[in-house]
Amino acid sequence: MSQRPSHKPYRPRKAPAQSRSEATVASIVEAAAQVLESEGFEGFNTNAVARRAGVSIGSLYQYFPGKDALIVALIRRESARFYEDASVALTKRSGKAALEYLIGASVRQQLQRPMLARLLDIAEGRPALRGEVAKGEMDALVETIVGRAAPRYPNPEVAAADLLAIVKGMVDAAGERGERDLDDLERRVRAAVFGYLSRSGGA
Amino acid sequence: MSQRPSHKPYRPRKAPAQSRSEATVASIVEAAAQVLESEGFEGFNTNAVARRAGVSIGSLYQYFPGKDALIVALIRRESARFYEDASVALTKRSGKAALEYLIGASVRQQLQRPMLARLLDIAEGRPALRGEVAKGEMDALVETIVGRAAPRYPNPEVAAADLLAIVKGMVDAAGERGERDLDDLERRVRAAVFGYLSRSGGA
Amino acid sequence: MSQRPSHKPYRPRKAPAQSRSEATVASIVEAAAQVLESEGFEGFNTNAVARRAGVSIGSLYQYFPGKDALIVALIRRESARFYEDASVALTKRSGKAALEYLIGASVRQQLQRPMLARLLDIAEGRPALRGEVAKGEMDALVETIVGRAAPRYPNPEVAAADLLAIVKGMVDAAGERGERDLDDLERRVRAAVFGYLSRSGGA
Amino acid sequence: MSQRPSHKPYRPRKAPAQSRSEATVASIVEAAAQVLESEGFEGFNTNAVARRAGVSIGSLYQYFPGKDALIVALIRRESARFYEDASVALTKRSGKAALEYLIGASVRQQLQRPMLARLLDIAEGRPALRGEVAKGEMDALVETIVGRAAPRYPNPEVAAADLLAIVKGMVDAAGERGERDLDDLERRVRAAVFGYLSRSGGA
DNA sequence: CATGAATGAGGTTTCATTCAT
DNA sequence: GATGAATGAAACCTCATTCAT
Repeated sequence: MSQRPSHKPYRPRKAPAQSRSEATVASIVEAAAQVLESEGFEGFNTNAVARRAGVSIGSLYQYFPGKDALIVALIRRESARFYEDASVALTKRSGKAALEYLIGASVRQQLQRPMLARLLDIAEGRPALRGEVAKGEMDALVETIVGRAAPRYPNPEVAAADLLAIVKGMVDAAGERGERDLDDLERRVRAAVFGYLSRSGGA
Repeated sequence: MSQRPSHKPYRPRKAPAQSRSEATVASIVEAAAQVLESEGFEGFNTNAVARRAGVSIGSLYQYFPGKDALIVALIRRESARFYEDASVALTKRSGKAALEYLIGASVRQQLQRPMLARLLDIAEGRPALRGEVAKGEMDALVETIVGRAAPRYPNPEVAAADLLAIVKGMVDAAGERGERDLDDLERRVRAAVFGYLSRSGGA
Repeated sequence: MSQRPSHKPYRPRKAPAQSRSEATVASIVEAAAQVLESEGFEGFNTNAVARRAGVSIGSLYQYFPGKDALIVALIRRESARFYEDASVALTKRSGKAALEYLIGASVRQQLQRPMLARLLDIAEGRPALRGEVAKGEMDALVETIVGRAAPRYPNPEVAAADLLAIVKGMVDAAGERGERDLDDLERRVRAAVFGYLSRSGGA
Repeated sequence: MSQRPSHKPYRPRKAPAQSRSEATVASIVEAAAQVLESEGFEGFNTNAVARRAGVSIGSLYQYFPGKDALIVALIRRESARFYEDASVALTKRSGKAALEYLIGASVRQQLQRPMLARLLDIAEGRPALRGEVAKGEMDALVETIVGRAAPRYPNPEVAAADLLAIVKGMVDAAGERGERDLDDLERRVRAAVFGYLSRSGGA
């Protein structure tokens, strides 16, 4: 006797109107982060998230139409956090300094909560979630910085994508290996990034 | 009975002695690959794999002790394929040529069946599967090649890991974007790799 | 992490291949009938049906993709039963006798399991189920019989629909009131039907 | 807390003394009607009704003790509307004219908001609601009219019930088919009704 | 060995109802 | 009174796995 509403929605169901519900929403999102970190995708389910958040399953569904909406919210929260930090790069004098700052921000972001960052990177790639997560801003920022750091570089969009891939690839792998020496890691990432820029430009 | 999590064995239940069952096993593994490619982890389930393989679910369990064993078998199949190709690098005269060959092999491997490669990389990271997949051989190979290409490089293990991360990061991202120009991609990957080696070594 | 399959299917999921599953399917359908009779739509749910059928919920879903599919199967079962009986009317010599037989069949059908018949009539009207239940055959049969009983009647389709409505309306109401005197009921239904035909024809 | 089935009171919680709350009650009832019409029983839920009424769910429960109370109130509203119209039949000179008026009123009532009328007829049949809706007045009215139209008819109660069943059956079916020609429909209903009376009386 | 019917734990989701604010 | 956040029982449904045939 039921009708399927179809086409799954990933955005929050209702904007919390009272302040207590804002707290509920935030606690749910953080609980999602913790469950993801500790249990991986295997153990990531709405019951576990609600339990960890200390709210009823009903409350969770009050604000999120399903599992994926939690992931999306989490991605957005982390992206915003990162974007805010990364934006500081724009205030740097030189392009090189800006790019270095950006790399530092990336490393910090990925290694702050390494498991979480890695799993969210994976989630971001899921076809179902494409489009739900606005990567445009981020790409634009990186492009701008690359443009300043390597002004004569022919394909800034490609370079931006490659740089992000290099950074995420290296840092995720480092996180997975349990590496904790931020400075050394950052040094190696810089090597790859600047090496890439200096060598691939003349193609 | 429902799913028992208990002690999971991941290796095939029986070494396929007769060629009949060898073929069955192979067809199941390939079916697993196809289901994974077309449905992602979401739609990857034992019944779907059995159906695609044209085999009963009972037979599947005859050869594989459980779902994860399918993934493990798939990872091993692809690793072996890659390792075989990559080993050719050892026959190259110069270290540089060897490394270039290795990069080429990586790009080929990741872009042959991009979705599959990407998903298997993800699966490899799952804690539950860590011990099951022997990465040792692979790492050793890369380490050897790096050692030949950059003899005075202080941390060949780290470098090997970083290089794989760079390559996989860049190529997976390219695959995700639908990039198809192997040569240009390979050129950029080389730039990153050689840039990394030439710059990070002196740290 | 899930994808909605959308557009709910109402037909059985798989044709039972072995004979034991045929028995399972039949027992599930009969259980559905009993639950519907005793609990009404309120208490009609897949768990209750599976329990009553003495099978696991999983088995139910092997054969029926959901609640509505059970209702549809039930409607089809009862329609077939009725159609078989009603078809006998075609063997009658006179149109009047045929129509009388049809009325008798209707009364028998509706009063055999009155609650069930009534609830299935209601279910049949649900927009979601239209089209899933082939009413065409039934309508054609009634039309044929009406055509024979009242040859000069101008709108046989309308008359057929009206007659079915009259019969179902009267018999459902009688069933609801707990009436059990088949003969008297049948007499009154005949009065309404033949009265209708003799009076509305000249319009 | 979740739904407590327990002892259900179906009458409005408070007699709306102030006209303010009278208006609220009326708007809730009409909202219930609209939700029922547009969503069917499937989509009929207290939150949806409150939303449509522009009232908080808390307020709804202020005036109605539960979901079923909404249905009951709606049935009462529609019954009263119908009863008022039907009562006019009593002012008619002849019994025939009275019965004809009654039929007209029925057709109007059922076809004014066909979906609503049909669904409420179904709801009225739910065992849980039986006692709550006073059908006595209505039956008495019809009985009186039948008694005047067919004075020598042996079982006026049965006839009254049959007539209502015929009318509702025919008109609901017509509504379901989307028929809109009131006059023709009324003519056919009269044929059935008067045919019934003239033929079944002598049994 | 192969088959596929059967199982049921466990995940997803809804919605009637309550109650703190 | 009015509000809407919170609750959780209960329904829905899937899929890994087993086992009779």
